[in-house]
Amino acid sequence: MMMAAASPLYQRVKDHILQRIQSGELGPGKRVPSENEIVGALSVSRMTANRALRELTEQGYLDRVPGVGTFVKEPQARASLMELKNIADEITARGAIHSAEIIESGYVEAKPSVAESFGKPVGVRLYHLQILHRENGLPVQLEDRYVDEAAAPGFGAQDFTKITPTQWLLACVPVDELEHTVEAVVPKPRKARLLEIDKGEPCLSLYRRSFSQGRIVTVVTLLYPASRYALHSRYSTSPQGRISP
Amino acid sequence: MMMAAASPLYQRVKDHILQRIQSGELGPGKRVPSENEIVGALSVSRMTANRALRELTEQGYLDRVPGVGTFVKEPQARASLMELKNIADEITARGAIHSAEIIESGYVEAKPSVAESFGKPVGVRLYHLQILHRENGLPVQLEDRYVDEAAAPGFGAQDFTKITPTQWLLACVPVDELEHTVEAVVPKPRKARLLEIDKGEPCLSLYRRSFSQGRIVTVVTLLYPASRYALHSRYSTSPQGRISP
DNA sequence: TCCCCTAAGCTGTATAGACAACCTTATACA
DNA sequence: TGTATAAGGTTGTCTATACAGCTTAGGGGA
Repeated sequence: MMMAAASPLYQRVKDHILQRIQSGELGPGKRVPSENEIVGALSVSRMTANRALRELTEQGYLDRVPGVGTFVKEPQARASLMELKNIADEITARGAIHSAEIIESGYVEAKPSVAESFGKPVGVRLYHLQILHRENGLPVQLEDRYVDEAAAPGFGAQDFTKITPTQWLLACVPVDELEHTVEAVVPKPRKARLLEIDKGEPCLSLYRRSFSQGRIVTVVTLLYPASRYALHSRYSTSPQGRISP
Repeated sequence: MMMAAASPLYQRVKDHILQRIQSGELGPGKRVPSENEIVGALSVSRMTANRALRELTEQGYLDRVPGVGTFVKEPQARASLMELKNIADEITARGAIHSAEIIESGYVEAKPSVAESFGKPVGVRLYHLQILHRENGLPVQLEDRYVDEAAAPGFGAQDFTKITPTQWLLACVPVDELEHTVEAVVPKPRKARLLEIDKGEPCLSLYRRSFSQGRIVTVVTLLYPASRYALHSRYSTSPQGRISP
């Protein structure tokens, strides 16, 4: 294969397969081209194709079965490994009714503080979301999210009347690294009003940056009224991390 | 290389290097044999040596520098897996001065709320500690800890003028499971006074139960003034877990 | 019809050889 | 002395080839 870019060949093969998975062309359980098919299609050696598929398997995207083939892994395995849960699922799992109100949704130019979070220049175009989540009608979370479309290919093409941006991100973008900061804050009056809490009541503020392939996909600040929500996690320090609701 | 076992060659090379690291023969920062040296020493091809070293690097054991060599990684990266750090180390790592004041230390009979945390009957004998941690003289954490001596053999025999109970627990009890609950609270006047914060100022409350062999070793509630402390963690969902201070 | 065997395709591993990029060190030159 | 250059070692990548073990599909024989 001719050298078309600086990145190594096996990486380009990985990107190619990954792109087909994330675009939905290769859905969960679907068969991925075999090593020899990749050799023919992309003009690389079999060792290079093997390395690409092997690493994608190691990263949890694929399942390989000797003598049979390579398949796209079911997503739930790699999705919510640590505390990455849809709040809607969390609420309904408790038997309560979840409802959400979109406060803001659309493209914005990054303010300095946001741009710094992404490590990008001020003014870069980001998708901004502000959603108020309610449990049985009572506000429990104010979600303030920015998404970098460059790191989440296909994001802009979604129809957000059918799927929430958060659901889409969870399902389609493979997050491989998370950074959390948790603080206790007293929210500004506007946010306190949205959350329907008394002035001076503390809130948990969870700031999270999600990385995929070394790039920041989305930065979110989740504001929880202290009286209505506590963060909870349980996991073992052994092989695989795991949390309980 | 002759086939001596069922495991693949690259795995045997990995095991060989790993064994030399874990035995202490190859300490942190030491140079690991180069790929060509491994080729000569173990009679494998360079591709096999390369795969072994590459995977050990991916797993966080080694550092590779193109044109220079391969080195054993400093252990701190893969050591304490998740958020279990001594606050004293954390503070001194920031270049600040840590001091601690023991508010309470001794055996107590468990009150109902505490007994429930341990899943033990009310009145069971537990060690109770209350310690105020300061950073450069300013209170940053109020530690309220109970220890079940039955699950932490040797705890009672320690001389706590020489080693803090927390240090001893970290070093001597293998914690294999953690449960965290994080809340935002406004502390009671007594605790607010200890922490030297204004009335009404929110605090982060981190409640943690540590399990060892299925038994609860210690239950701790850590109270952080919101204005002086934020919980922070960063980790990857891939192979090696990693946290930052 | 049923069963066995073979062939083809797949993954997994291993090797030898090659080139590029990078770093360090020694050497030659000004 | 100081600088530029060359050499050699190191990692990183890519290719072509080979063999083993596994699974499935299909064909031939009883």
